[in-house]
Amino acid sequence: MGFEEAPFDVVEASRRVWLERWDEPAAASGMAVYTAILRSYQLLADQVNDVVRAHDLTFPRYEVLTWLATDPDSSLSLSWISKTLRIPPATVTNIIDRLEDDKLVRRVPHPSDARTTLAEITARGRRVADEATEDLNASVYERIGLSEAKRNRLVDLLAELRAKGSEFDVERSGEVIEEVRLRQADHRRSASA
Amino acid sequence: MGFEEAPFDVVEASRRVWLERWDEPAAASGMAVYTAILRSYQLLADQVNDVVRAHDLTFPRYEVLTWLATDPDSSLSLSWISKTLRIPPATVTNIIDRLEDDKLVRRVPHPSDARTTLAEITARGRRVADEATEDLNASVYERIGLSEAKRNRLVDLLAELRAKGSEFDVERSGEVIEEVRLRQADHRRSASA
DNA sequence: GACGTTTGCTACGAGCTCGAAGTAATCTGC
DNA sequence: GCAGATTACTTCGAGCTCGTAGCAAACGTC
Repeated sequence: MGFEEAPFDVVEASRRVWLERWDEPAAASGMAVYTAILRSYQLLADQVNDVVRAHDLTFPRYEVLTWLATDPDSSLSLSWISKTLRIPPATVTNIIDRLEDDKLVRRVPHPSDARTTLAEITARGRRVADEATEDLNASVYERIGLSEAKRNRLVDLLAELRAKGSEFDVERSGEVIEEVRLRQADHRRSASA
Repeated sequence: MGFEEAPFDVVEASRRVWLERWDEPAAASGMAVYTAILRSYQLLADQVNDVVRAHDLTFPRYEVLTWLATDPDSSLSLSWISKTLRIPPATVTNIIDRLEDDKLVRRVPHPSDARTTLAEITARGRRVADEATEDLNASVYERIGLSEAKRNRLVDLLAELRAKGSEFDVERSGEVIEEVRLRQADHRRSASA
């Protein structure tokens, strides 16, 4: 799948070098954490990229498309996308340009604030998003080599790491997510009525 | 440090959407694992990049330089670098070009195989590598917000994930690392003799 | 209601990544 | 000892990221 086995575990090898050379256990373990995350990221990103590329997407384009597909209004402002997916504004512009070229998304002016523009998913975009997600689920996500219990432990440890590094607003996160879910539930109820 | 807090935890929010929409727990947990790794990677990479940039390096350049700095011969073949650091050959060429421009590394022909060229670290390169590492240790690695016990648990879980995804040769990894350490120990002994 | 500040987006450009094709050296099988 | 395959590296070019600068709309203050 686009990569070869390395001859040995680079994380473990570096950790030993660090312990011997820098004599500060916290530096060695921190380096190991970063290197392990980097390598794991590369391993999974390779697989994910292969899948989304088969649907004529890149991962950032797929990510944006998926958030649009699950939004009750089918549209999000470019600045919201930039903030929550942590993509610089100039990059968001480029991503939406490409998605628009492929007719998966449409730019729409914001009804009350003329400064902001919304990206709205098209029917075609929704179809592509769903197909890509099913493929990703089956080809990558369900095949990660860890038991359900270990996946949860891993996600929890990374959540703590991110929270301590203030990657997201820990205080408000829970309620914001609840708000969003309520809006979605409302939307589904009224759509099926 | 170059990023703002997101309004909520994207990993947790996506996990809930997945559970409701795709009804396959393994897909939801796998997606959460990938997203958590991606976000953690971005969080730490931002910090790491800020530090190495202050030393006029990019992370891949720093990584190569560090491996050269700890090598007993102070030199590695470009193909070895490509394989073990998982960097495509064309990218290695570019990295070594830039390091050579900055006089941190020198290209040297391989003594017995005219096809392969070695990258050899210069005195200046060694100094830059050490300074950057001290800075990274103090500014990033020692400050990761997890206890020593949790760092170890995290690194172990990621090692299992990588091993199951055959990121490295599990069978041989241990002995290869031992070999390298013996060579390094030998080298130090003879250097101080 | 005018003025300075903030916010949201886009245009531009420099820099990086990496697939594909090309060149040169080496190895393999006969 | 030679033809064909393999290995190592480089060149080229397309595509992506993202910092910077710019513009327009909206907001806050007086």
